[in-house]
Amino acid sequence: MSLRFALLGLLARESLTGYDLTKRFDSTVGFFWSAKHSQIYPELANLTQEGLVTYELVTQTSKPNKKVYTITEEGRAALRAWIDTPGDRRTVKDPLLMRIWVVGMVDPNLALRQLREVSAEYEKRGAALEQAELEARAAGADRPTPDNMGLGAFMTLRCGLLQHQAYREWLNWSIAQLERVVEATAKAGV
Amino acid sequence: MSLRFALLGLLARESLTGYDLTKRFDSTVGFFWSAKHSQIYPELANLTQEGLVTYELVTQTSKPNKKVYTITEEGRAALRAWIDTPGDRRTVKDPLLMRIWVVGMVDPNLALRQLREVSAEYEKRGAALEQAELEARAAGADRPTPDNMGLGAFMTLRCGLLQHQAYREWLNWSIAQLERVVEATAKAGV
DNA sequence: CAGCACATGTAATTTGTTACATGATTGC
DNA sequence: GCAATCATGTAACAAATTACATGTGCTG
Repeated sequence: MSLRFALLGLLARESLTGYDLTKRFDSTVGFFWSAKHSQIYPELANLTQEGLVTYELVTQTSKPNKKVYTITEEGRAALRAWIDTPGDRRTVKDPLLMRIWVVGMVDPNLALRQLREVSAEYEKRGAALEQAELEARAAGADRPTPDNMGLGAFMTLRCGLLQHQAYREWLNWSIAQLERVVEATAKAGV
Repeated sequence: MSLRFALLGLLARESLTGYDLTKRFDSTVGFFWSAKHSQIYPELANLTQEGLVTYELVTQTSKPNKKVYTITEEGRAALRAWIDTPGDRRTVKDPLLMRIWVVGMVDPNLALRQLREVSAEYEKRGAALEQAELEARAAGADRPTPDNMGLGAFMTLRCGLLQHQAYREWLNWSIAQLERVVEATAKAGV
């Protein structure tokens, strides 16, 4: 039930198309929410019908036409009401950790391959996040003042960064652990 | 599709009932996987039918009877095959962060209430995690040797701990940020 | 000329949640 | 006596993924 609020939340900052929203969900806010376009478009239709958003059809020549969605006053009210609602808890599904859980019963090299793959992704994405934080600070988004509309985005970005760092740290530590296991196995095998 | 592998993974370490599995999913492995009993029981039935697990019916007098599930050799093989499968990525849904994202448009006190509530939970759970890590170390689960069957569980626990610490750190920082906003608002309001 | 970015949608299927259903024992 | 723990299941509903469907223009 909170996809609608995620959409309203994103639209509360800026008007966007369904396509833009989809991109947000797998980049900027991807670390705390995600959704595919096939889920987003129907929900936008619902929100429109309920009057929580409106859209303007923008005709384009060199690209497909698009619908730019804007949150309405009712939409903002609904969002505000939701904020003060007893919070559903965070959920995580991490198949990598599930694989690590059973690492004792498989060739540690298999797990290592997966860890290294994920690690490479995280290194890349980590750099992008750090860059984003610097830019946000430069833009003054970190000022804790009531007029600073960018503070919320900055705070979530900061959370993403800390989480990301912790995960990277763990990845590196894990890789080192399993490398030692592999070494020990090689020695015993000879 | 990976609930089945999560179940097989848990059963690879020890034989458990559906009820036990449910508890694991909202405590020990809860930070990287979760499922309700209504999803678990039918999946156990499927796994039984496919021969990946078997169960033994244990009759009890002072408690309801139970089915203790054990992974089969085929089950272990299926799990091993899955480990080396191209990994689905981690997904997160965090309604708290969604609320923070839009904090600029609401009374920061509302957000503060939510943050403090979550913070209290995290402090409590953090202590439990730290305790668990100490015990695991004492039991030698941290040795990176091929014979150490507990290493996988220790590694995931460590990940949980690091993630948890990062989140707590962020919660405290966030609370401080919003307190400053509230102060600034009070000053301006007078 | 192949593949990607843009852009929006629907249909089929799989996952996951909430609610319904039952029932004994133990601790407060 | 009332709530919690133990224990297993089904049914109804909501949420999410994968696949189907279409079409232009730019870039390598």
